[in-house]
Amino acid sequence: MVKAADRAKNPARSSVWLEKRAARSGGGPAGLDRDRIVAASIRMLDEEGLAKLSMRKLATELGVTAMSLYWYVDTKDDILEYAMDSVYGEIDLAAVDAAADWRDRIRLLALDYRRMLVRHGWMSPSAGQYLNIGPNAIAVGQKIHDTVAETGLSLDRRPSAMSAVFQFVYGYGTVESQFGRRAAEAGMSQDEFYVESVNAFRDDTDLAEQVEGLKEILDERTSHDSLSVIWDRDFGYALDVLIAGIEVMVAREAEGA
Amino acid sequence: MVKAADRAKNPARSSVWLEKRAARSGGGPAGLDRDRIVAASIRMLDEEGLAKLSMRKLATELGVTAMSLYWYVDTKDDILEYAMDSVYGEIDLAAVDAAADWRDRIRLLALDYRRMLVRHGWMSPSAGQYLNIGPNAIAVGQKIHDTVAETGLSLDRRPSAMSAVFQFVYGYGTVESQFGRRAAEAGMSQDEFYVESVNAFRDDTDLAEQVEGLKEILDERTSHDSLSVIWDRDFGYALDVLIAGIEVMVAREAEGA
DNA sequence: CCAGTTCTCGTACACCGTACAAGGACTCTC
DNA sequence: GAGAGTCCTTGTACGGTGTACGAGAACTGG
Repeated sequence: MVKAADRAKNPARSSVWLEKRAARSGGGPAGLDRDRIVAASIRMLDEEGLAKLSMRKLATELGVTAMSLYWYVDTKDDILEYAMDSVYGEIDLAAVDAAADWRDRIRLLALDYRRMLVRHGWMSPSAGQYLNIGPNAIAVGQKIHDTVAETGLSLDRRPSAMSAVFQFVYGYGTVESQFGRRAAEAGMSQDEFYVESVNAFRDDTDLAEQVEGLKEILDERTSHDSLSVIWDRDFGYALDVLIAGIEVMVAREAEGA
Repeated sequence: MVKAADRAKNPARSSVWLEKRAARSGGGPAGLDRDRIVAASIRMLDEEGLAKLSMRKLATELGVTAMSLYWYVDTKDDILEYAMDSVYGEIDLAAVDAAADWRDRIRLLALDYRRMLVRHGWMSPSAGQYLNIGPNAIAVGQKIHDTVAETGLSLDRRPSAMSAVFQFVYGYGTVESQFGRRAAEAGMSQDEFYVESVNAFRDDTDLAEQVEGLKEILDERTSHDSLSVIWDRDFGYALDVLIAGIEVMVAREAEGA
């Protein structure tokens, strides 16, 4: 095991995954176990949020002292990395294979990824902070890679197409999930929270003056549909844009060749 | 002023910007000032990173006690919101107006936004966590909105096009800046850090087996060009995809009408 | 039963954000 | 110049945080 203080110095140790470490298993008095720790941390993260998770609380939840956890894990960050990879595993890669063509595959992957980010509001901040190179995250990355390869896009264009789609999904999922988190913290539904926010916004004359047109558009959109419908539709439209864009690039390459 | 404990309860107070508060100005013994505090915090954030910024250190930097800051600000979060909006102001909106057409405008906005995220590594995590509704952020948002309107896209498609482009930029900038941050923490250049990481990756047989093809592609790309060249090129290609996609959607709407 | 390993715990340290109340510094009025 | 009132700064304290360290409990194999 590696002390937390040593971790930062060596880039090869900047992630749990870049170091061979046997998963120390339970059998001790408390029946602890890395899997149990990670599962409990995911449950607590989903319920209470990233900011509220502490080693002491997690330990209490497991009927144990904070320091007991450090037998199975070097650092709080490690737990987050394990938790992250675990939820990457929720993306259903088998369902992706069943899709008809690369367009549907991209749509499925993107939707599943987005849903995962929204389901686990702590994922966006975490995914931005750590290297995402656990086995499940890598499997997802490879599936994305394979799918983009199917488009026929040339090799040196593929990484940009991958990031165009999936960095978008990350950004979209981040906004959506953080909005949901804030609503939940205020004890409201998303729609209620949205109305409250717009009202607070309207009361602030400085801000309101600055935007004029923008607010009416937002009002118009939300008067017809609930926020979750809007999230879904906008996301679908954006994927249309991305897929159309990839098709164009493929066609241009075909012409040029 | 509002106590930190009260902030969470009221959604109308979930941001500094949603509350009328005069900027309390200096004149006291220490010559403190909200602008000075925000400027100092940005400097420290850029140099030391988000995790290292504390009220006590920031105060020391300003030759003052931690509690003095609370005269000008309710909360540490407030400082971050002010700092965020301040760097949104670094995006050169006037330059965008000078561009020839909406394609160039989108490119300029996206590039400036990305550069800002990379320049200030603490922005990505912060922007994901707070509402971005300070005056400068709103101004950027409105410029994006106006630019997308120029494409001729119908009203209900615009938000999705906006997010397709700028959520992508956010995701891309996040990855790029966090990679840079990690490299800096390890005391290396980005290219050195990349090589080290790939080597550590290669040494891990479990991970290495899983990817096979992927690694060769990465090697091939980085053997020709430095990472910063690759970042730039991939970003440009991805914008090509997005712009092409928008053009297709505009054309489809024209046909349908 | 005993030795050795595996696991748990109590204590402690250095830090964090910030509530509260005392008091210094400046400004304005007479 | 004296006094009042406001503006600003500070010291102290509370309840948290991650985790280093060493003692000791529990379990395992001989």
